[in-house]
Amino acid sequence: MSEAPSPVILPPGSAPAGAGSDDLLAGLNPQQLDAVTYRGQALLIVAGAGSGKTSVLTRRIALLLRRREAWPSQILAITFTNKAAAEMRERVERLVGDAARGMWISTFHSACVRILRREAEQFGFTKSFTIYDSGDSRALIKRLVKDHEADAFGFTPAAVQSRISKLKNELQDAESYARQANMSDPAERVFVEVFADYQRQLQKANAFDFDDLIGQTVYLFRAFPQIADVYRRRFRHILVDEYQDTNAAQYALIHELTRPVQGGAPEPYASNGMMIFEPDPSTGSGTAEGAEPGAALTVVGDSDQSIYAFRGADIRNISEFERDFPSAKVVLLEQNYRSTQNILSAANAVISNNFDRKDKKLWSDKGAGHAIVGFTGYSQHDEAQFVADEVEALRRAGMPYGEMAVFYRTNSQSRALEEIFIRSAVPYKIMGGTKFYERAEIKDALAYLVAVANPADEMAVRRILNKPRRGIGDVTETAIARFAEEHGISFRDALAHPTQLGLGPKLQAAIAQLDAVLREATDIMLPASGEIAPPTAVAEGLTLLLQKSGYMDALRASRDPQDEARLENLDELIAVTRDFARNSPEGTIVDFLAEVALVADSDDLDDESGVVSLMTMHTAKGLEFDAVFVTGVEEDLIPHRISANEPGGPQEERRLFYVGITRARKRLHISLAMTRAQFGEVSVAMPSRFLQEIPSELIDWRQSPGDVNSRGGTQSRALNARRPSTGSGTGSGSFGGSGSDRFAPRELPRRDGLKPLSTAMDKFPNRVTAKVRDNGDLELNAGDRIRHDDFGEGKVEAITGEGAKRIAHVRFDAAGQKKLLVKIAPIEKI
DNA sequence: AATGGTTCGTTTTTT
DNA sequence: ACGAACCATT
Repeated sequence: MSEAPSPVILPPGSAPAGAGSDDLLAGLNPQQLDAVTYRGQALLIVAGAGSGKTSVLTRRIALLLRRREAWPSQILAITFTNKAAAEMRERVERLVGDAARGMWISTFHSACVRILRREAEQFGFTKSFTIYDSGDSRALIKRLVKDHEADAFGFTPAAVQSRISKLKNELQDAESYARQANMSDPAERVFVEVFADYQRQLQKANAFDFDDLIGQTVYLFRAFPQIADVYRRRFRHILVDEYQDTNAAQYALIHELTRPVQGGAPEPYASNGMMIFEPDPSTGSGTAEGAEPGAALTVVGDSDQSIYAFRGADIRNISEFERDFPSAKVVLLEQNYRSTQNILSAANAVISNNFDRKDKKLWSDKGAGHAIVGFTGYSQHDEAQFVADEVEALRRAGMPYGEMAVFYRTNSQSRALEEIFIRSAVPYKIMGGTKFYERAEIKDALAYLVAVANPADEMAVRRILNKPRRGIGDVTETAIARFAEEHGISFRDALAHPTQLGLGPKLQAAIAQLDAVLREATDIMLPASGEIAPPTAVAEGLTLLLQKSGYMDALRASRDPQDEARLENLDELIAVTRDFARNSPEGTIVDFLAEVALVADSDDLDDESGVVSLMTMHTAKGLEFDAVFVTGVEEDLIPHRISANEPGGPQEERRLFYVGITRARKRLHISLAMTRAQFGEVSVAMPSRFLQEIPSELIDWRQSPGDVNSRGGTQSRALNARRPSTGSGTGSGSFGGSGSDRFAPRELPRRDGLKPLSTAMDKFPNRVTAKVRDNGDLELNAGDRIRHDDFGEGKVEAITGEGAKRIAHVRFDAAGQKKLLVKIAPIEKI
């Protein structure tokens, strides 16, 4: 991102005064010390949650620098998110100061962009290639699916996209896939065609998609060993964070980089006039002998926190590290410095239900701490109210909002929380929700920039063609494309000949205007002949594009109230370009686009402190908070229902839950609701199987599932049962095997009256009371008057739905209109 | 080509 | 429930 392009080489002795290493080793436990100081070809640090992983990694790097075992330029540290990379850089800098400059600390993707940028011309790309995000890819694939009529075989763009992505993550291309696929199947043939065409289009557009960034770098290294050697010679220490989340392509990349240097051309290799590694002072003259051992590899990870298998992460990369690197040293960090013992005990208990895992038990010397607080709401709003109340209580007790976080499994769950938080005046922010860079107006603005930076990118040019409205539709677009093809020029260049397109004068003028604006912007951002654009070029160029194209005027003239927000977003984007000018004065428009493409919103560094953070459990990884609320702990949510069919799905869900739990330092709250509106329909929710894996003595139920309703056999089976009575019967002991149906309702003998033997309640021995609620077949009709425990008296206006899903629409005298599930609402007829 | 109405599917997670 | 995407109408 903003690393200095040419590493500073400090002469020996210029290290900060008193450059001893003691401060780097101070306060480490024996295992951590080992992890920081071990020297060898391969080191695996198995770092449990909260075990000081980042600290170990940064100190390890700092020690290498401090002791002059490595020059900054010889270090490559890889993380998964920009945020993690930024934090690591900052912490290393804090330890060694300027000596940190010149290190590569970046994500897999940005490291690969840097490499590809330098080598692009070796294999048919130019330096100004652009990066397609998943939205761009999908748009392209959508077009191709149509062109190839692949939809006739039931291919949706999304399905094709995910298949291609999976294949690329396994380093397959269309040809290699075709070789092993069943090509007598016409559907397969079409898929291969689309795949191959997609790749051709990318190349034609001088673009890489996210997966290509990794995959093509591997390809580059394999196809051009002498190029690979350059990087192998350069990077002597490679460190990879979150190793459990690497996929096959990333794994291959690491392997390529840590391979021994074969020898041969030892002279510094210059690419495009840019010298990309400086003579290496640590190996004497830096020229002489060619062969060198592979770089030292350090990987850090925790297989219990592997939660990205769904996108190709292969847990075996870490679990079989010792097989891959027979000389590897393994260090296990089990002491947790984050959470209290109660929280860790719960986490340990949950994760121990995953089989085929290496046993690892986190422990803490912080003492037991507070009990985990459990709550079962009647609805998701009820649950949210509990969270809001609890947040306020903690706040009053002195905990800052910024130290609290609420987690959920799916983004859609944030809605109920938001509503209640707003009503309760709890300040909050949603992390990683709607993405700034995915907003239409932002993508439009970026497409303008791409049209300038990489005119080969036809998709970008087509995108802006009629934005703002210029009266250019399908017909005109096709005419331009045809002209381009006939004259063997690009789509972009065709815009320079508006008079020859056979169009009316209005359209000609519109196209000429667009062409002129793009040119003018090009002059600013990519000045010809060696001139260097000023740092502010991107900001100026973007402003010009948005203004002279009429884009902003169109928004200003609009009376759609949303367009005001869109204008603000564009202003924000311009502010981003100004920041960019400040942070990377040498950065070009191409650099800016790459940075933007690789930045996720979860990387948002402006840690707006002082507000409660709401996020998914995935986003929560790597973070920690004093107080954590894990919400929606229900079957079909966590574990999510679609995980049930995927191999390893339920186990991954358990790890996700584990990640959520282990984010908490002092206070952990676990909550669920008995009913949840999903897909617009209210349904009965069941407590998650994971809940029951937590020893009951650790949880203080403010309101246990048994308190809210009993869900006697018939009703929940009607709604939720996957199979009729599995007869898992007694569901005896505490936490045993995984994934059984212990919460599945059992066939119960019909009991008289109101007290069926509860199912859930047996399983929650720490329930507070034995209140039970099941209205059975309560007859209720429009016009009846009822009394509700909370809302008081009211009149039934209508009954909808059937069976267990019967809903009463009630107008309460005091509380207004409500919809209630007849079966379980705390109501009685009067 | 733009607008409005309807259907549809969508709700795991991210570089 | 909600938004995107598709379709039919002007």
